[in-house]
Amino acid sequence: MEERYQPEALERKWQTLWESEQAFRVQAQPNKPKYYVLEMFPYPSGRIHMGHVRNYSIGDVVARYKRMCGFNVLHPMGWDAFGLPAENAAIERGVHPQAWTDENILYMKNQLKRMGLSYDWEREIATCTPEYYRWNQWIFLQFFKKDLAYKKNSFVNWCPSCETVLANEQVIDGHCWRCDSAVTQKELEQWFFRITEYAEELLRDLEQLPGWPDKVLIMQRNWIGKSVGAEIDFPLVGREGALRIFTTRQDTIFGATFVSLAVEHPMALSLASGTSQALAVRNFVDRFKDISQTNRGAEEGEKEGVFTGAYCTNPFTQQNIPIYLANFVLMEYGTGAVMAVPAHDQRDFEFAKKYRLPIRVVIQPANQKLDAEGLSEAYVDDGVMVDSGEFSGLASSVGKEQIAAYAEANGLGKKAIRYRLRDWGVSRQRYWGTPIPIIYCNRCGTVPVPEDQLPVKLPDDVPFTGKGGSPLSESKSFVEVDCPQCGGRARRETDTMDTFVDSSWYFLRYVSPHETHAPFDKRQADYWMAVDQYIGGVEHAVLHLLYARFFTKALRDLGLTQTGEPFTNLLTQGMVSKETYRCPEHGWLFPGEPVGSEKDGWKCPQCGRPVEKGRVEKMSKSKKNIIDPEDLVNLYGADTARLFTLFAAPPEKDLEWSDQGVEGAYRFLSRLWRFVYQHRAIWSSIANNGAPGELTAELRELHRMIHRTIKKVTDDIDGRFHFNTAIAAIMELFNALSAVGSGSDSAKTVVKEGVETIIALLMPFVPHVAHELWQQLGHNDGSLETAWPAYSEDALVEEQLLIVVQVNGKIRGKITVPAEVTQEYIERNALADPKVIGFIEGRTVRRVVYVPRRLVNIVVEG
RNA sequence: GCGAAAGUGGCGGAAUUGGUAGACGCGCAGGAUUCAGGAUCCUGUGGGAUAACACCCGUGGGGGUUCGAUUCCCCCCUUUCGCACCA
Repeated sequence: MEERYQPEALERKWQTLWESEQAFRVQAQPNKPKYYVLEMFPYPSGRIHMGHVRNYSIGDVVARYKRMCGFNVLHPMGWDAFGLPAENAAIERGVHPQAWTDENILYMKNQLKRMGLSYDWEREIATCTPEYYRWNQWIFLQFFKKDLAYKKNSFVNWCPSCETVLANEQVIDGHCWRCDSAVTQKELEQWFFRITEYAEELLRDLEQLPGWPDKVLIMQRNWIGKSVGAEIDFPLVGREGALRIFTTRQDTIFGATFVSLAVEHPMALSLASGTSQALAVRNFVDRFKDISQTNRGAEEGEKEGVFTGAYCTNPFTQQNIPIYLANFVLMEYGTGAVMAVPAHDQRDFEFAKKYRLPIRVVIQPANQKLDAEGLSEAYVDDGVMVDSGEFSGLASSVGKEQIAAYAEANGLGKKAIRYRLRDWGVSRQRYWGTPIPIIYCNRCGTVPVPEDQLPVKLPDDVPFTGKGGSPLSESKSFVEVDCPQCGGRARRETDTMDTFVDSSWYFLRYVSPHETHAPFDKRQADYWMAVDQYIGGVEHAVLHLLYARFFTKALRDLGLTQTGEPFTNLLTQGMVSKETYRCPEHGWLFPGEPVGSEKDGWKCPQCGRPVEKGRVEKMSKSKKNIIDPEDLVNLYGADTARLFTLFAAPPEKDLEWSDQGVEGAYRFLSRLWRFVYQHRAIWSSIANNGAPGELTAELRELHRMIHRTIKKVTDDIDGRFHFNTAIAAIMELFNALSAVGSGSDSAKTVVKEGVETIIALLMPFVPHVAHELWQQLGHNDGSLETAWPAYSEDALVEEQLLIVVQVNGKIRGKITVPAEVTQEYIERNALADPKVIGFIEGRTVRRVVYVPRRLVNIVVEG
C-alpha cells in the first residue's frame, strides 16, 4: 500500500477487475427483488460534460447502494444517437454521420468507463443502429394500423435554420429549441402520432405518480391543458351554414357581440368574397399566414383584426353580429372560431375598444355594479348572470351547465372538452433519423412497408450539401421502389422520424437488447418494468417524459407490455453552473480564477485589470465556463469528481462549480487513505467484532455514533437522495474516529469498526478507493459482495440525554441526565439549574412544557 | 399576466413531523512543523458587546398563531424556472 493516495493506478485496477469479472452483468432472477435504475441516455456529442458526470454519479450511487442491499439491479446505458449535430458535422467536415457518431460513442464510452460507473455494458444500445431503429419502424406500422399514426396537411412549426419541422414541444418562446432561430409557420403534409387520443389518460394517471416531483406533474398537467366547455353554432346571415365556436364561458353568451376567426380559418376568405372587405381580408391573411403564432403580435399582446364583411346570428340573443379575423385566435385550438364577449374577456375587450364594437355586461359580481361604459377592463371572474333572458339570475357555474344543456337539447351545439395538447408531429426533413416506413404508389396510395422488409435502412449514397430539403430524396436507390401491393413503380417517404421517437421506448429495449423478433421480450419486460428510479434533467419535463408515457400506454394497448407508466420515481437533477468573469483585455477568464478578493475587487490573473463578475451561468461553450470532466479525472481521479458533485449540493438543486470544493473532496479521500495506511498494521492484529460491553463511556458513545451514522446515511440515500448530508455524516464520523486515533485495545477495536463502516458506506459514492481500502484491510470477499452495513437498534440507545432548558422560549441552560429518568426528575433538575434560576427568581412559574428527551421550556410571568 | 420553487454566515449548504439555527465542506485568522514554499496537523471563526463572562441581535421585509417559528398563516419585496393570447 502506498503512503499517498494515488487514484490513477488504483482506479484503473478496479475498473479492469470489474470489467474482467463482468461484475455488473445482470439477468432476470424471479426469486430476487429487482430494481431498475436508469439515467437519461446521452446524445453522443463527442465528450461528456459535467451535467453527465452529475447525472451518472447520482444514478451510480443508487445502483450500487441497491446492489449492496441485495437487489437484482438493472443499470444500463446507451446512446441517443440520431440527431442534427451528426448531420451538421457531415455538412461542415465531410464526415459521414455514422462515422462521426461511432467515433463519439467510442470516445464517450471510454470516458464513462473511467468514471467507474456500474453499467451492464452487455445491454448497451445505440438508436442509430438498424437493429434498434427497425423497431421504431415496426412500432410506427402498428400505430399506423391502429390509426395512431396518420398523415395530414397542416400548419406546422418550421425552423428556417434547421430546415425542418418542429413539434410544439420543441418550440421555446417562438424559437427553435435547438438553434434558437425564430420559428415560422408553413403548410405541409406531415406524419403525426395521435397523442391526443391519450390526453385524458395521460392527465389522469399523473395522480398515480407520487414519486415524481410536483413541478413536473404540474408542468405536464398544464401542457395537456384540459378545458371543459361547449361548442355552439352561430348561423351565418344570408347564406347556408354556421360558424361553430368553442367556449368555456357559455354563461357569457348573451354578451357575445361579435365572432373572431383565426387567420387560417377555412371560411376566412369565402366569407369576405363578394363584400367590400374582400381585399382587406386577403391582405390581412397574407400578412399573418407565414408568421408563427407566438410571433404574430408586433408588440406584446397587440390585437389586430379585420372585418370580413359577413355576419352571423348569436343563437341566444338572435342578434346579427359581425365576423372578424383576429391575429390572436388560434386555428389549432378549439374550432378556430371564438365568440367574443368584450365585457368578460380581456382580449375581446381590447379588440372591441380598438374597433369600436359593442360591449354588453352579462355577468355581475357580488359586491359592485358594472356598466359597459364605465369598464376599464374586462370582468373575467364568476358572478351572477344578467340581461340573459330566462337565464338571468343564475350563478355563472350553474349557468354554464344550463346553457350547455339548453344548446344540446335544442340542436344549437353540445358540451365539449378540449385539450391544449396537440398531436405530435414526427416528420423531419433530415437524413440522420429513422426512415418512415411508408411507400406512395399512384395506384394504391399510401402503402406501409411490409414488416418482413424492415428495417428500411438509411442509404449511403446521400450527398450532404446543407442546401435544405430532405436529403433522402437525393438518393435514387432509396426513393425509387416497387409498390409492395401492386408491384408498380412507387416512391418512398423521404422524411425521417423525430429523434424523440427513439427515446420514447429505449428503456423497454434494455430489458432484452438483443431481441430480434420483437422490440423487446415481454417476459423480460414483465420482470424488469417499470423503471424504479429515473434520473435526468428537468428540461425534459414535458418533451421526453410525456412522449415516453404516451408510448408506454400505446404499447400496452398493443399487448406488448403490462406497464402503464414507465417511470415509478423520477429525480430531476439541477444544472451544473459556474460563475463567469470577464476581463476587458482577455475576455472570459478561463481556465483559472480571478485573483484578489471580494473586498478589493477581482483582478485578471494575466494583466491585473479589474474583471467584471458575471452571473452564475449554466456551463456552455459560448460562456467559456466549461469544466471538462476529463481534465478533472486526470487531475484528481474519478472518485473525487464523483464525491464533489454529490457533496456540493443536493441533486435536485443547481450545482455551482468550485475549484476549492473539488480540492476539499480530494483532501477528504487523502486523509482517509492516510489514516488507514497509518493504522492498518495495528488493526490487522485485532479480531473483528470486539464486544463493546467493556468500553469506556467515551468509546461507547463513539460506538453509538457509528450506528447512528449508518442509520443516517441509509435514510439519506434511500428515497431521500440527500447525498450531501449522507457524506457530511460520514465525514463527521471520520473526524470523531481521527480524534481518538489509537490508544487502548478497546479503542482500536471501535476505531477499526468505525473505519470499516465508513469504507462500506462510501462504496456507492467513491467505489474505487473504498474497495481498495476494504481490500487493504484484509477483506478478500468478492469485490462487490460487500453487504450494506446494518445498524442495530440496541446500539442506538442513548445512555444520557442532553436536555435544553428554555425560559419563555429562550435557551438559558442545558442539563445532562441519565436516559431512564422520569419527566418529573428532568423538570426538577431544569428548575434547579443555576443559570436557569437567575431567570426565574422572583417570578411566577406559570407552566412547564416538556418535550420528551429534548427540552424543557419554563414559562414565567412578571 | 398565470403557475411553481426559492431567499439562512464571506461562500456551497445543514436543521426529515414546530423544539439547541449555522452540521459538513470551502474560505479566512492564529499557531505547530519546515531553510523556504507547498502539503500536513492543531485552534478559532454569524453579528454586536466584553479583559473574559453574563448578555443583546440574527434565517429577504412587515404582521400574526404558539410556551416555542428557518419551519405554520396573511401581506409585501427579490430571484429563478415553466406557460404565455388555449377563448
